[in-house]
Amino acid sequence: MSNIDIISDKELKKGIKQFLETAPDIYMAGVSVDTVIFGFHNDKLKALLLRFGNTPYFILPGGYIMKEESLDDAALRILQERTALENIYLEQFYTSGSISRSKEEVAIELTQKMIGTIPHSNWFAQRFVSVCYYALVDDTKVNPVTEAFFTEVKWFDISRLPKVLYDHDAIINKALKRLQSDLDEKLAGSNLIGETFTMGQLQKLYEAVYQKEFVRTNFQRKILSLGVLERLEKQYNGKSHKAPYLYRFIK
Amino acid sequence: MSNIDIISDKELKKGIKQFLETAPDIYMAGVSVDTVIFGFHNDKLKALLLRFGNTPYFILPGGYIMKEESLDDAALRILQERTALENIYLEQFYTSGSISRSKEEVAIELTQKMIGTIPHSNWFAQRFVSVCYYALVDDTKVNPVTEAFFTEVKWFDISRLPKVLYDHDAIINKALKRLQSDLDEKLAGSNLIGETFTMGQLQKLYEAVYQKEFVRTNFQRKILSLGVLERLEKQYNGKSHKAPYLYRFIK
DNA sequence: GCATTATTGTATCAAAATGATACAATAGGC
DNA sequence: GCCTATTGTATCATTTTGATACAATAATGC
Repeated sequence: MSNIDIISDKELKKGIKQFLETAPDIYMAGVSVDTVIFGFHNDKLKALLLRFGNTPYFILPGGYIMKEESLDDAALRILQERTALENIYLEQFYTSGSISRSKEEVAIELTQKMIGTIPHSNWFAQRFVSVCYYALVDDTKVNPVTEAFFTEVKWFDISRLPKVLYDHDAIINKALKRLQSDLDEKLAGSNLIGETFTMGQLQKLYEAVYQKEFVRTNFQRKILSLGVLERLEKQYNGKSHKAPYLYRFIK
Repeated sequence: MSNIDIISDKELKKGIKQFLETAPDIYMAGVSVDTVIFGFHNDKLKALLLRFGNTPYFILPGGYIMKEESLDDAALRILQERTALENIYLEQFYTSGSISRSKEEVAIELTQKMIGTIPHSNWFAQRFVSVCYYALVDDTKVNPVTEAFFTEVKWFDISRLPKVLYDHDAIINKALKRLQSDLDEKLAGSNLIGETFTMGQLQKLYEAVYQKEFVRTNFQRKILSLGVLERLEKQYNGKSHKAPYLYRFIK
């Protein structure tokens, strides 16, 4: 993992203090954005999570909405800040607004430990509703960026998530279900895989997203019949068997 | 249409003034709920809309979220206030937060005409993000309720909507698309039709939702093969032809 | 009564999609 | 040149879907 700097507590507190002072002038109150960033590596579907301070808990990358910024723009900005990528595939899929969410005890305790007690009236301490987006990124191009509060940015296998705060585990599940239907309808898969790929690689992606296996020959027939793939030259990868063709999604 | 009382301007202004004074203490700032209420009558899919004051413009029923209330609870409360129904089928489907939405000129102009200029700093005048739900109701049980600002509650054929304010037409379209996929996956149809029905009536419902026709015999075969319907006695309706069976969704 | 009519329920084709399996092609290892 | 693992295609059977035919039947009108 690159670009990770663990900031000293003193500096952290200073940074947080400054944020709390300026935030109410810059951001909407009561609404935040959370993002489930999906990537695909080692034949596994992964999500990018942030370590909450120096605790074993992780949360989804998120942020606030500027007063004159649309939700979509805010999500895109937050993602760009976090991944240093342009042109990210984004879908809004859910808005989380239960009360218990705002009263997550672990988060409150940890926040207090790290930066002291926040007055109940503070902008930051009020109730927030979170608009959730998922993003599909080519993990080879992602350059995870940390910030003061979150000291580590890490990819997790979707089936081996760490402890997460708030209702973020439920949100990740909802994101996955939505991704599954979008993979069918919107062919969103092209955003998770490189420009060119073999049929075997594409099948692994589909299996990772749907979390089930497909019969190779039938998968190939089905996906080719959709007419969205273009066949390129063969890929000689030094293995002692027939070389697979490379394919590309037709733009 | 029942329960409709057009309030005099004087009373309206007084009511609005009172609302604006108390709202900031009761409701979350910056977040509202809008609902697309679907009903099915005369073989047509309908949506319930509110007339904006005495103008020709309509909007979706909506409201604000109490400070200690979940989004789902708020949507349910708003629907109950508007339809006087319990146990309403609800699905959250989208959150609208573009900037232009908050700057709808017609709405601002009309609001000013009706209740005067609202200071820019006012709770009501700030930017709002709207969490959208759709609801499925048995229209025969709905008793539409008006309120001060909205002087008429009316069902509109989904394909013959009136002029609507904000981005509410786009929201209605999104709601319909979501309803279409939920009708498949969640068998949400039972919420739009009475307890018992003939196969013909059910087909009309499906045709209204999908906005296309189905071949009668194949529709019947398909829906029966799902195993979700229970066949009841025949319905002798006085027509000079074979009497259809009644069906009911298995609970 | 009995033919007539409109509608409903079921059956039966053909066509398309899917599931399961067989098999030929082939790139490199030995 | 044989062997092996993998890939691409073909070919079955099965299921699903689309289109059509046809029998059943509840009132009507003679």
